[in-house]
Amino acid sequence: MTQGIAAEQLHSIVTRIETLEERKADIVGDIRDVYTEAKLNGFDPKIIRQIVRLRKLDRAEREEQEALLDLYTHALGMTADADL
Amino acid sequence: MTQGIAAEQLHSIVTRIETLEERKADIVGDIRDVYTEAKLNGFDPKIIRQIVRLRKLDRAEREEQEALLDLYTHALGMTADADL
Amino acid sequence: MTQGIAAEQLHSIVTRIETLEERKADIVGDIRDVYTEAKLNGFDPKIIRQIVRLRKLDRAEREEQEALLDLYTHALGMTADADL
Amino acid sequence: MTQGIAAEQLHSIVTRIETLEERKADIVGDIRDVYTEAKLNGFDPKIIRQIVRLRKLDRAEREEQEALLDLYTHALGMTADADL
DNA sequence: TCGCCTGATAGTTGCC
DNA sequence: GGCAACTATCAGGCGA
Repeated sequence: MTQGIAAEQLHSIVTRIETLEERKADIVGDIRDVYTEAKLNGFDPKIIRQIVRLRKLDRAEREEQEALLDLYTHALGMTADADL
Repeated sequence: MTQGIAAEQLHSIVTRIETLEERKADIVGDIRDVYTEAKLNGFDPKIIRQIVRLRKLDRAEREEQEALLDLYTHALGMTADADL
Repeated sequence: MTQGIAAEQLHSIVTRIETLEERKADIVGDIRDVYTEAKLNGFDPKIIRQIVRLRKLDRAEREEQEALLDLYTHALGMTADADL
Repeated sequence: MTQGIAAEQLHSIVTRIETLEERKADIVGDIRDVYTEAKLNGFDPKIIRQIVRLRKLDRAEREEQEALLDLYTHALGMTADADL
């Protein structure tokens, strides 16, 4: 029955991927809709994209800063959850 | 107050896009997880990907066929909703 | 003389790309001409495009099928050039 | 026989387009090869692309300048081929 | 003829 | 570190 089980597993895998991809496609469509709406309200989609990109960079940078801070505090034994 | 309204709109737009992108990233992560799980169960991800791609291609072709048929029927004035 | 050689190489590269792009642009023009001619002969360019697209999709699918078959046979160690 | 002739024409059109597209694809491949070669020789493809783009802009600009010059000279009756 | 929209292309990121 | 998949951008084609 190994064959049958494998086939079943394979089918499950493929199906799950397809479902997820479908949901992804939906979301991409939603994003496009927001850009379209933005355009209709007089906002330049290109600039909106830049803003989104910049904010993402900011977030990444902030997280890096925090990670660095964490690293230092841990190294100095200043962490709250250390050595309990 | 136009300025304020515009700023508000802009903020709404950017926020909504960011939320959607977050959800998209989650789904991409889920897809990756399924591939990882597949690999752990002995399935070659490369083959899985090809299967998914092929099934997608099948769907695309089916849709193209229908679109073509539509195009022909419309071109020939055979459309059901014509001449009402 | 490394600088000089590099400059020469760079020039050769850029020139070759430009020549190829020019040829590409010519071909794109030729394709457009065929569509124009088709239109003059009463064929709807839209339908022609769809036919071309569909035939391309057919080819793609055929190739995908073969690639998949290849992948399976290789995965199962059934390849002719194995174990020599 | 109109049907037959039309079918023949259609086939000719589609075939010609496909041949041209094939040639186009070949050239695109050649261009990619040049970029690959450039990379192997230590040139950054990104920069090469910028150079190509800039030179194209330059050419466009030069052509515009010439067109403008033409316009003026014609307007002033200074063109060599006028009034023959 | 202009604006939109789809398809082609260039750039980026993640995997091997 | 190179390569391939994916994403974002851009240009050409279509419809109003």
